Amino acid sequence: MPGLDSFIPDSQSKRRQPPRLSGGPSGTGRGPAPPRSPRGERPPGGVADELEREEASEPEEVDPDTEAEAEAEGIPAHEAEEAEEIIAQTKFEAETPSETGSCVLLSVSYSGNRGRALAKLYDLERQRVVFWYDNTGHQPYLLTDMRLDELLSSEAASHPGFDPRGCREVEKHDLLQDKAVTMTKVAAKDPTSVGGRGTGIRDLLGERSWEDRIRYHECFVYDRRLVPGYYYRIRGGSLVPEAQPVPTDALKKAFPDATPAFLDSLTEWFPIFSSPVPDYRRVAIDIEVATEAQDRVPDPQVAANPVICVSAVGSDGRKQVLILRREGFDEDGGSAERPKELPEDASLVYFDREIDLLREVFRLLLDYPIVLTFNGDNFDLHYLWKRAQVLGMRREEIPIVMGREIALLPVGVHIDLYKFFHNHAIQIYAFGNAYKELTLDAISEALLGIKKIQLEKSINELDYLSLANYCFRDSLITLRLTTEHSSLVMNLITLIMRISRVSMEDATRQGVSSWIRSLFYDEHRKGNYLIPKKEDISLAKGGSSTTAVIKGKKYKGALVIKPESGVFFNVIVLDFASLYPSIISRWNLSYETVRCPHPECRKNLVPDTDHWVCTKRVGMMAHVVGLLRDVRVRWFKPKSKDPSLSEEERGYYKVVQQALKVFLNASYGVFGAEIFPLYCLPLADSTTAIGRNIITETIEEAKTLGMKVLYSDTDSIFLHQPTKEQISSLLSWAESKFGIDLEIDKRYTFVTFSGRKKNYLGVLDSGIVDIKGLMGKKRNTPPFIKNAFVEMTQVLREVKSPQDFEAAKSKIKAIVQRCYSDLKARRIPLDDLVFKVMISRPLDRYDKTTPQHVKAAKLLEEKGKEVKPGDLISFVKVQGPLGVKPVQLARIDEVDVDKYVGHIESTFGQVLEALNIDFEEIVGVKRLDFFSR
DNA sequence: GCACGCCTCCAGGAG
DNA sequence: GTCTCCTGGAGGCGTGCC
Repeated sequence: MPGLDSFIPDSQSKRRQPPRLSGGPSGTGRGPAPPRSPRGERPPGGVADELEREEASEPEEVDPDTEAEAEAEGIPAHEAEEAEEIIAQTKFEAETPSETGSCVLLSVSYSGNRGRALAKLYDLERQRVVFWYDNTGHQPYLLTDMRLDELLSSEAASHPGFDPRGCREVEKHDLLQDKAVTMTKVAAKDPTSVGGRGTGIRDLLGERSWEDRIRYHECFVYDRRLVPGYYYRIRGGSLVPEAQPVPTDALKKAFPDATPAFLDSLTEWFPIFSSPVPDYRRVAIDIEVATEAQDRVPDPQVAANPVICVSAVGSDGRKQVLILRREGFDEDGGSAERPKELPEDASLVYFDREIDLLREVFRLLLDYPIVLTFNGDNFDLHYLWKRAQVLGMRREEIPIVMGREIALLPVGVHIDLYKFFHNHAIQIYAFGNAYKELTLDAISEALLGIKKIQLEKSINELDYLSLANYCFRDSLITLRLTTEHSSLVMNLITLIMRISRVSMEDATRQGVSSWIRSLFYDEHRKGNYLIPKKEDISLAKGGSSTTAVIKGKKYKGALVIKPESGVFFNVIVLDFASLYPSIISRWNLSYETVRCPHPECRKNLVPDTDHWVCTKRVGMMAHVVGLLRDVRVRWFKPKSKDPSLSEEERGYYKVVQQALKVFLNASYGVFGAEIFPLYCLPLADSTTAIGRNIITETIEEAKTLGMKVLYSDTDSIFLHQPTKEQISSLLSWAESKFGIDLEIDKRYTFVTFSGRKKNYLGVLDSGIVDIKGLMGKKRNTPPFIKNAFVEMTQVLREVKSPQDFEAAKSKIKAIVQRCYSDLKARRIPLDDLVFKVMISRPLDRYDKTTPQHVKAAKLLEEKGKEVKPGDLISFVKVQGPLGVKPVQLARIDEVDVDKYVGHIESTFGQVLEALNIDFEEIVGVKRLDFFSR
């Protein structure tokens, strides 16, 4: 990766330049230019005197039934949320220079003050945010199939936000019908007039309205071909993208069989992936609030208690703790020593008045381009916002813009890392499931190896230094989560922004389906395609043509072959590299190509379904997914392992590779998700059907070649003692037959199958023990069983041959035996007996059954402890009618030993069965039984 | 009233 | 709030028996 210094804008490049954004006619070259806005001129520096949201301005005043209302309007709750544009009208502004050096586009929003799009840019030289207001006259709009004259005489024209001067007919291509259509652009004076809550122009147009749920700032990004996270500069008041050299020859070499269209796309995308990410100047903030009850989080909607401490740790070296002086506490800490963990150069600043402390925090929020928090949306920033008002500050003095469950900044960007790490795709594909719990403590321990400061007393009782130390650590951890591994997290966020075209705020808060939606919407606008309505896709494509194995699912998924129980030495695992994305690409699957309108394509059937695929045009999803897949596999993945590159360069390529993986892995699933606006069941259905067909034929071929197939799940096959020749014939057969790479994934010295699907243990040739699906690995298994299980795996990893097994078996028996007798003798401490199970919804929403962890949680609630979704409940199984108790309330003598014996048996049983060991023989039950008969 | 079988719910995992 | 497939434990309910 070129370092920042070597990132030289290549303005002389002969390569097609990205369009220049400027006033006057649109430079996008796609359709006629929009007319100049009546407000095209820059208004005088008007300063609005209120922070305002589109609808209710106090989040706590938002009707809790808003979602229900939206549903009643026929809008699914999530779409109502999506359609909401948080419009800031604030007095806080950044500089609006007419010339800058290199900047990164952080975010696009709509300025209520100016009535136009606002771009927030990170100026690399200033290390601050600069503002750029749209000067191209772009207006909010939607599309209708009415002709212009019909529109002008329709009810919509009477809407106060309707702008007749911006309306005009446009040509679009309708992919569903594969034909050109004439639509009319319906211009609005502001974003609210398009949408609003049941009062927008779209509501007057009803079914004759299209593209009306795209938030304005996104619409602006797509139409102006902007790429958030990419480099721009302001030149003569206009926003100009910076060109980046593309290694055309090297790319041609890496993609020898690429079509011209593919190379074109590659050239366009390449700078997006490969340009470096700046080291953003940023600050992490954490607050502490005085609380009387230890188990209760102070309510930010009331903000009744004082903010007593705020820490700020910056990437620029800032180490600061702001402390409120309180009665009964000594500044020099009395006899208290400065905690060792608190760095000498951390400055402690004391305040007599809370309001002054808050003002200082607000100064920081305005100073930094990026503010990091952990749970700031729901707590820290929300609390500061409300608390400042409780103390008498006016809204316009507070540099925080509150939406529902989201806290934005008027100048910089707020990243709530809790939300980012909460993202399931990030958790699994980017961090390999390294952290399992969504707390700052658990995440930082997993990723950084440091923990929060453990408190002995409640926050209220801490002396100043201990409080400062505690608070400081939280900010330090929060910052370090973004600086670790050469700023992996910031790089990842920036790449997600670039690939999906979403602002930094959205990239860190929305899920994969939003990212992919945005990516495809942009692709539609780029190609001048009409973005279809979800109902129209469903109507044209119908549902699935298969029946799921599991009741309640919409279509059939992957194939899993049941393995035979036992131990097998010398096992090779082959798998198809990113099978589903490859299928989408190779089979040309896309919502418009699956069940396309052309009669002549109907012969091109998907195996085992009645779906067919278009033979006439390249599918949009197939093209984009194929591009992302190929560029990952053929360029970034090899680069991430290239020993001739520096570690930092390899690190960057690894992040690109991981970001692409996140998109690819979700690219199939979204089409089977009803919440996805391009939802298309036949597409998801076809993908898995082709997958089943491929793996089935591969298994057959392996058998034909004389190999023994032990097991198979979705895209992998486990082969027993295959020869090199057998493998290479199978690999080349698969490559030529399907055009998808079949690769050697793993080599096991041996594998033990329990006979169950998704359930085995193997020792890799490297000595690593690979465990899949066994209970001993699951989070909700009590520690004492887990520990014994780990001990057993250590024994197994020493096994190199069938002869070694006899010795291993007796060691394993001894481990299980000891585990059992310790339990029986009640020698195991309570903490090692806990089951940790997550609460997935509010307690009152468990209305069908009451699972054990919920029973335990209810007991905790009775004791005054708050229980929220996402909390892990630690409980033990006890005798008595309820059967469980939270560990905090249980005694060792009431433990239900028999229940735990059952758990030992089933956990170890999964391995013992394969080794032909009888559990009952180990614990002696069988013999007793024998004598008692 | 109670044991038993059967089905469903729930959590956690594989891919 | 990408998907389906799979396992194990417990809850909940109907059935048959005493």
